[in-house]
Amino acid sequence: MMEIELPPAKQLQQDMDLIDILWKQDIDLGVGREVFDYSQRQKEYELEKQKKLEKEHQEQLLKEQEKALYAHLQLDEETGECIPVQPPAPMEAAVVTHTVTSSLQSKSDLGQQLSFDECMKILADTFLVVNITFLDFFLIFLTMAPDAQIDTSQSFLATEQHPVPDSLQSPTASPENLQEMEQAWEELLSIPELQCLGNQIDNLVDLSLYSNSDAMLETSNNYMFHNPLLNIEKPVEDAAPVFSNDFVGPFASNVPTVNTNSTFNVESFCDDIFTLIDPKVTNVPLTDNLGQPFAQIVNEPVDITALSLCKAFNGNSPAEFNDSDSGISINTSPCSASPGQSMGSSIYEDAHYGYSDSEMEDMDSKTEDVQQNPSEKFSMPFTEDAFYALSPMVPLDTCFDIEAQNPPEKDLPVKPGQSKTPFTKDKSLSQEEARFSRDEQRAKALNVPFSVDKIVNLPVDDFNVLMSKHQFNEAQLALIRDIRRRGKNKVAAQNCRKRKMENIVELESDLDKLKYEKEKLLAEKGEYNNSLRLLKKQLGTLYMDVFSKLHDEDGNPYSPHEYSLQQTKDGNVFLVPKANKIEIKKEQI
DNA sequence: GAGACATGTCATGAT
DNA sequence: TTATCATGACATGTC
Repeated sequence: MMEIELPPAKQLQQDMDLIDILWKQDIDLGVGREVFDYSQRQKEYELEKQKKLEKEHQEQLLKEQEKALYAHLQLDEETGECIPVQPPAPMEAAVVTHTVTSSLQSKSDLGQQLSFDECMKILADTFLVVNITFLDFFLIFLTMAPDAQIDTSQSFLATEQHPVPDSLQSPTASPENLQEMEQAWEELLSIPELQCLGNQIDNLVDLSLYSNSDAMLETSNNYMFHNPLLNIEKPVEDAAPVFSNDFVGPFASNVPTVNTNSTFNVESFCDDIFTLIDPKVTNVPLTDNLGQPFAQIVNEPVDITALSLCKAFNGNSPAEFNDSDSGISINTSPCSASPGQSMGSSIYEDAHYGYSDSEMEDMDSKTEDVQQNPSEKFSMPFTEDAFYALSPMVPLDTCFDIEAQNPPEKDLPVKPGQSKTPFTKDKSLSQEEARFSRDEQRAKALNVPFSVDKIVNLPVDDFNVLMSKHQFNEAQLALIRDIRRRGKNKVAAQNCRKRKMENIVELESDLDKLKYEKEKLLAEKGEYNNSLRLLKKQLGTLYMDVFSKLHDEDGNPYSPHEYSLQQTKDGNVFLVPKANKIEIKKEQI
C-alpha cells in the first residue's frame, strides 16, 4: 500500500483555500466541489486499488487453473505440438474418475452449491495427481451422465483386477445413486461458466466435419481454440498450433463418422469412444456388470435428445449433437456428414450445357436447400471463400476474379435512378441476398470467369472487349447474354416500378393539391356570392330610395310598376316608362 | 388456404 | 440490325 502523508493543519488549510479558489474558477464548467475534495479522492483511490487487487487475485487463480489443465499436455519437441500425455492405466483412470465424481458427489451430498471454481479446483487437483488426459475428463462427464447405457462404458475402464466403485460400475443398479449422480451432473451443468461448453464443443465439431478437407485444414489453423473449461480463447498459433488436431486429427482416422438421422446408436458411439481411448479394448466383449450383453441393451435406437450428454454439450438441437473432444462427429444430416460431397453434388457439376433456363430453374429449386444455405447447414461462420474452397465444381486456381469473390452488393455503384436499397425487405430478403443468385450459380456452374455484376453492369464496349478476351462455348455465350439481358431487365423493372410508384405518389400529391384548390375556389365563390347578394340588396334599397323621391308635375309619386330608372353610358339617369325600356336599350346599342 | 405484396422474368414496342 | 430501355403481364415466394 502506498503511504499517503497527511499535510499539517496549517498547510491543509492553505490547500483547502487553494482548492476553493480552483473550484470557484471551474464552477462555471459544472465542476462539483467534491472533485477537489481530498478525502473523497483518497477514498476513491483506495476503492480502485482494492478492485485492482481483487482482479489480480482472480487472474492468478485463473492462471493456476489453466496451468493445472495444461499439465496433462506434453510438448512434442519434434513437431512443437502439444500432445496429450499417454493415457494412464485403466486403474488410474478409474481412480481418477472415481476421485472426481466422488468429490463432486460428496459436495453434492453435503448440500453445497458447487461453484465453478470449486469444480475447477477438484478437477485441477486430480489432474495434477495422475495427469489424466482430456479424454479422461470426457469420461468423467460420461460417468456423471445419468444415462445408464452410456455409463455402462465405465465397465471398460474398470478391469477385473481393479474393481471400480459401485457408483461407477452400475448406476442403474441403485436408483439412489442414479439420482445423486443426476443431481451432481445437473449442478455441474447449472454452473454458468460450464454452459458455454456446449457451444464451444459444437464449434470444434464443426471443425471436425472438415477434418478430411485440405481446404478446411487451412481454415482450422486460424480457428480459435476454445478452452472449454476456462473459457479462454487463444489463437491456435499462439498456444497450441495444432491443438485441435490433438482432439481431431490423431483420432480422426480411428473414429468413423457416425451418421444418424434422428436416432443415435449407442453401441457405435461407445465403440468409437473405446477405439479412441485404446483400440485394444474394442476386443473386449461389451457386457455390463449384470452380465447382460451390452449390445442387447443398446440395440434399440436411442433418441439422442433424451441423453443428458447431449444436454451437457448442446442439447438445443439433436441435429447438432457432436462430440469434438473425442473426435467423434455425429452428423444427423447427410449434408453435414460430408460437406465436400454435398457441396460437390451440385447439379451443375455436370455442366449441363444443353439445358434451358427453365430446366435449370427446375433443378435449382430441387437442389436449392443443398446449395443455397451452406451457412445454415454449418454452424461455423461460412464465407463465400470457404464455399469456393470446398466446392469441387469450381476449380480453385481459375475462374473468378477478385470482384467475383467479393459480395457484389458491397461495391456495386448506386445508379442515379436506383436507390441504394431499392427493395428493402425483411430478413427473408437478407437471407436471399446472402445466398447466391441463380444466375451466379449458373455462371459458376459453367465456369464463367466474370461476376454477374460485371456481366450486367459493364458498358457495352468494355463488355465486348472483355468477351473478346475469352473463348466461350455456345452455352456460356448464351448464358452470359441471358444474364446480361435479365440483369438489365431486372434493373429496368426496378426502375420502372420505382418510377411508377413515384408517379403514383406524385399523382396523389397532385390530386391532393387540386382538391385543396377546389375547396379554396368554392370558398371564394361563396364569398363572392355573398358580396354580390349584399350589393344587390344595397342597390335595390338605393333604387327605391331614389325612386320614391321622384314626383310628377302634380306632385304625385311615380309608380315603380310603370316607370323605372335607367342609366346611360354618359352617366345620366332617366326615368323611363317600362314600355319604352326596350327601345331605349336599342338606341343605346 | 386466400389474398396482398414484392420481386424476377418474359414479351413487346419504342428509341 | 442490334442493344437497350420501358412497361404490361405473369409466375413465384413470403407474410
